[in-house]
Amino acid sequence: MQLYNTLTRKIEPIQPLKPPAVGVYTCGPTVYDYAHIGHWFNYIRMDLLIRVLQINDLKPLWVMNITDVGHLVSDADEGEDKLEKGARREGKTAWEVADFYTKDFLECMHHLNILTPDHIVKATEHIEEQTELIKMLEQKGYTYVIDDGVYYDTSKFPGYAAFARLDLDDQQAGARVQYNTQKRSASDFALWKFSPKDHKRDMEWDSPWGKGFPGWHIECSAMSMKYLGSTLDIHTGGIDHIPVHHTNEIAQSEAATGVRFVNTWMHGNHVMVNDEKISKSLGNGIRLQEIISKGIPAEAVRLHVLESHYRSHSKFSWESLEAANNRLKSYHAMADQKWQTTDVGLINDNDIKNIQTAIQESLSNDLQTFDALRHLSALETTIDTGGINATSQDAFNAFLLWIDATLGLCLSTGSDITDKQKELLEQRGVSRKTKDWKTSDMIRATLLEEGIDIKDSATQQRWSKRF
RNA sequence: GGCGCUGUGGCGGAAUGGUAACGCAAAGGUCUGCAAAACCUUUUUUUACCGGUUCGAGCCCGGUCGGCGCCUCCA
Repeated sequence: MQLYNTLTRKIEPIQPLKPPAVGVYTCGPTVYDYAHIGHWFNYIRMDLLIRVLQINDLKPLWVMNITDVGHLVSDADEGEDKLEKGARREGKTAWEVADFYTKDFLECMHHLNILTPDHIVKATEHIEEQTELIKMLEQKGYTYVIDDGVYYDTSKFPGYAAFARLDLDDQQAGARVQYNTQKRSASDFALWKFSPKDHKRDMEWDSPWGKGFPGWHIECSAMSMKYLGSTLDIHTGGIDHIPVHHTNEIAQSEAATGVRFVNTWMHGNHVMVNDEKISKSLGNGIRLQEIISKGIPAEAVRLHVLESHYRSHSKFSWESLEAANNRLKSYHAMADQKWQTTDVGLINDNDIKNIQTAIQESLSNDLQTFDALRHLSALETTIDTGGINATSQDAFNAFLLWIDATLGLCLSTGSDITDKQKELLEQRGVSRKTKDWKTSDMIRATLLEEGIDIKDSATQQRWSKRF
């Protein structure tokens, strides 16, 4: 299996340190607000990575963090913790805010059929691991203390800017934001922030440096290494994390351990809505709830995500989501054919096996999901034309189960029509032969009311269920 | 200001330099008792524009115009 590695900017084979185990760490949400469609695009892509590792006989151990403390808002003069700010906005404590949005996030993950990570780890439950890591960095001389916190001295880490391929000097020339002048360099970042003197935070802990809370970056280093060891096989996140968050993670982790932090970095690109980045200020962050309330299933969102490559600048629009939903409907109609095989069906075991192989190859080559769907659509068209041979019913059923496990769709979950409905269908067949169109149309209308669509082919009636 | 990405048909979205996948949508046709489906055709000689390299360019090079991202928190 191959994957594009941001570290080398090349597509490389995945070579786990301890196969078949593969350690995967995903930067999870900061739980101060609802997640939007852009987040879901990327979590679905990470979920897909896990599933594709599995079909390649690997055993991923998936860790995802929940940032529930320490993530600062952008305004330099304010520099407030997003959780504390959210709490003030909603008249709750930071703990309540974190709890609420964490639950909402996990619920949406379930709706989208995203696999549950083996470990979902919260920053607030790993304060000790984080302070231990800071201590280690302090002992090795990578830190310094100024009035608002303990900072990491990026100048002590050679090649700090290499991962993101940044030219720090040039960037500073045009920096848009003033930084704390006590910092030795603009790229230095907080490991531990002190609680403000004028008011009490909801979330704060004692530390060797004083009462306060951890910086945002340190949590991912501390928790990923706790659960997956000093070197991770794969680390994933959004593309925006490359220049700051992941660069800082590498600096902290490698300075502390002296070994390589991550072998393969996978980054999902941003999703554009109306050709603009999704942001709070533009108000274009569509929530999953909004999609579901319009009667579009979460499964269609997933299919929409699979239609583009994770490294491309994908676009989201209601129109393209509708297109994905229509495509999904035709896939479900195909799946319903598993109850309607015939002796003259053209599709056989071999065809099914070939399609499965082709899909696996596409996915294993840097997650070419769009190509996998191309193969699936080709099968769908052929089945629509030729039907499935009765001898291949089991093979087709197994294929649907495999597709669901691999792509996270729900094609195998459909049920057969009832005996009564089968009887009606048979009656309709008889009335069609005798050209009793009135009865035939009446039965079709009855079944349609029960959510069953009928299509007449030259040799048989085919049904598909609304879902 | 610096760094980087990008521009493919109505929409979405692929394409080691070799003659533009696939999905969705619309229109016409074949088929059909009707409807749907399926199939064929059209929208679609064409990859923002100009020039260059090449036997050959959507892919490489230069320029022009447009879009986007990062440098500040971000999936």
